[in-house]
Amino acid sequence: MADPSRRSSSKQAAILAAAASLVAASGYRAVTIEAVAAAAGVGKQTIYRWWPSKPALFIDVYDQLVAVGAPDRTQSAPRQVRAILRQVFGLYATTPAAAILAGLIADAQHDEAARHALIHGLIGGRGPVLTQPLAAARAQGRLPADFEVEWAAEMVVALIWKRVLSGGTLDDDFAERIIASVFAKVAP
Amino acid sequence: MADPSRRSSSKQAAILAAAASLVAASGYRAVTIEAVAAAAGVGKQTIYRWWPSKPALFIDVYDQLVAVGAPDRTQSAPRQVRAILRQVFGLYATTPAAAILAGLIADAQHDEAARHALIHGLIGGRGPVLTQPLAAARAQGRLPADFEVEWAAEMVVALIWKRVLSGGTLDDDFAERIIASVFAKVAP
Amino acid sequence: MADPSRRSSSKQAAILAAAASLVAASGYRAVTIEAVAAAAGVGKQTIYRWWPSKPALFIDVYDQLVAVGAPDRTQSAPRQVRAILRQVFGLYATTPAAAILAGLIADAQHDEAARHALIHGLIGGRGPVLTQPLAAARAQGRLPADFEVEWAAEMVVALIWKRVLSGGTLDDDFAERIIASVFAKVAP
Amino acid sequence: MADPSRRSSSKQAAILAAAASLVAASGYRAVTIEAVAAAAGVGKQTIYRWWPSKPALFIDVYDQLVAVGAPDRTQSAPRQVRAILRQVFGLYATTPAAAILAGLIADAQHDEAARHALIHGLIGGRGPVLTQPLAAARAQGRLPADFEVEWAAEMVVALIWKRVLSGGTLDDDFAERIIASVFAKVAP
DNA sequence: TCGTAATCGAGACGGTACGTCCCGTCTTTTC
DNA sequence: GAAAAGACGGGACGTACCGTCTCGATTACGA
Repeated sequence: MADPSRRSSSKQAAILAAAASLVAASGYRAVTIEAVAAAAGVGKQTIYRWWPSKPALFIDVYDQLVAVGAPDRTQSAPRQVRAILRQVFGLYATTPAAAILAGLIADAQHDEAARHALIHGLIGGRGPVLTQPLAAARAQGRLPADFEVEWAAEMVVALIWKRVLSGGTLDDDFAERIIASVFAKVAP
Repeated sequence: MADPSRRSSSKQAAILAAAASLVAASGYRAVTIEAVAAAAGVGKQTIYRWWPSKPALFIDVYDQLVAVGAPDRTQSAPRQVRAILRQVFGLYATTPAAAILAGLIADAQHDEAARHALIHGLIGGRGPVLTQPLAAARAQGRLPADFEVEWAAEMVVALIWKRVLSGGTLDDDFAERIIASVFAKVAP
Repeated sequence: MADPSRRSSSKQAAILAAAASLVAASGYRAVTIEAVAAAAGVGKQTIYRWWPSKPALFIDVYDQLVAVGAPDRTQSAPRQVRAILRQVFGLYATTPAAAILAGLIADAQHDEAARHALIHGLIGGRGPVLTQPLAAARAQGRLPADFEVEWAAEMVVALIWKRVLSGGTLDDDFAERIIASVFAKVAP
Repeated sequence: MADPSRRSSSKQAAILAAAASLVAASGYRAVTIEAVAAAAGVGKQTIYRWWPSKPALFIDVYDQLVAVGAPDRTQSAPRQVRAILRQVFGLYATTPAAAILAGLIADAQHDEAARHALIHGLIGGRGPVLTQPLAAARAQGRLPADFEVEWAAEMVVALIWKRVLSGGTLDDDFAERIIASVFAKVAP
């Protein structure tokens, strides 16, 4: 991405909105940069000026759609995870975020930049939302000292990815199963 | 597909071998049908005659590479899962199977046929390798009656997919973590 | 063509009939050897065994369709030409011969064998039908001694080809114009 | 075709030149659009953007090669026709125009667009070069009032096509024969 | 009457060109 | 003089036939 300060924020917003709306209508793969440009009333080059590729653009689209707030730290760790999962599942149900995530994971398989951005942007950036509450709870003794925070986060991400990628449902039952598995040793 | 009895098995083998070797050399996405045909000394149409698309071809390539034998049923469930995981991780380390799996998952995001084949072929077909030992162990009382076999399988698949898709390592430590999480409630 | 004596004449007839009927239905170009074989209930190789190419086959089809009888030699040269033209135009109206001729001329532009067969078969073979009556009439003094028989034949062929190739009509008026031009110097 | 004002005239010229040169080297049929694109240093799509098909492209190539000037109107009609024929025969001898014409006539047999363009472009567009001088001469009384201009033009075209299509020579003798036949009734 | 060979249908095969799609860059035109 | 509009080189796609080749089933014939 180029210096964001040079971006016309109204055009940027129009591009991101057009991209999100096109994905919602046709799916990630079917959306071309050309179509986004046309829908946003913008030249193709304007998009390429700010984002080097389609995945880079859609990482920003995803970021805009999925803004997960930190959970209530006074609650138990499982409850905090439940809150996060419900928030995320809600966004996946009401926005094309899940389709974008699946598309980005797909693109990351052949696009090194997308892979890097995916891992360090989406995962690296969002990881703390999960790991910080868990680490805090462990520090406060509300989780066992040997609770493996990173592994717990990997399990959560893995299970969500798998359902997103294979078109499975993201419902409360799924959230409960995730929590049960992640905290299996904790609350017997 | 046409009548498979007329298929030249030597051509078929050459095509699958060429495809596997090209993926190993250049990655899934960079491999074109045309290149596979050239490498196999075959006309492009010969590939399209028997496989409708690139994912369909590579599902067969994957199937040929990853032939997982059933584990020793006399062992405990965790040990059987460990045996399966080691077998799979070994194949992923020595063949391009992991790259193919990642590419197939990516393709499945926009190719309905690939999605169907992926879910019903790779997963549906291989699922029993995992679920049957677990179900048998549960039936014999070696696992609790409420042990959720399908969920256990989903966890295993999810964790493997995630590492494959994000380029993580597939080592013994990972296998042990998977087993620990899947059997967390069983062996305290 | 291979030794015709080895041909099964019933199959040969079926092939020629199928070819003619397919041209009538779809035009020369759209007919493939494969379709002719299927329509004749014959293997593709059976056709290739006897005819080296599509043009070679259709020269035989044309030959079978267009069998022009010699005109009545007791009549005047223009009347004999008129008789020939009407006969030919009648066949072109009732059979796909015109489409075949046009297709053969087209094929002859890139297929040396077709060109040779066209010139020496269709033209060389049929030329005498026109030139012999004219030469005879000239020899008998019914045409001027300087009447150029070959040129007259070339004019007739040229005008017919042009109408056939450009989809023009082949009617009595056209025949009369041809005769008037060919015999312009003769009957003022 | 898209808005022609956006067409790059240098690319267009390169494409037409490459096409003409390839026909001269290999003949009409052997030239592929892909080869023209490569020889012109152009993407295949750039050709397909402006011309819908190979015949459409080569009609423009022909148009560029064969630019026949109007003859000297003060001369007699036969002299004007002679001037036109020599001009055309000269171009056929020095450029691949004859090969292109033959190829276009062949293509017109199965390509409706080519047929239309051939008849209304090449013939319709060039017809006046022949018919206007003849019509003018007739109007001025230098040709009989019943001289059939259209038929004369058809004869000329027919004879040229026939020689072009059958690989005959286009020399002065041929031109004189054409003139003699066309004006047979006029100059006894 | 049967076994063997020739024949032939059916269609798979290597190959070539097609015309389309979309990428990311470059050029022109418009405001 | 920025940016829309879109032309451009490039490359893969999946299709249609070509003319050759391979395979079995079906005959025809000599034992």
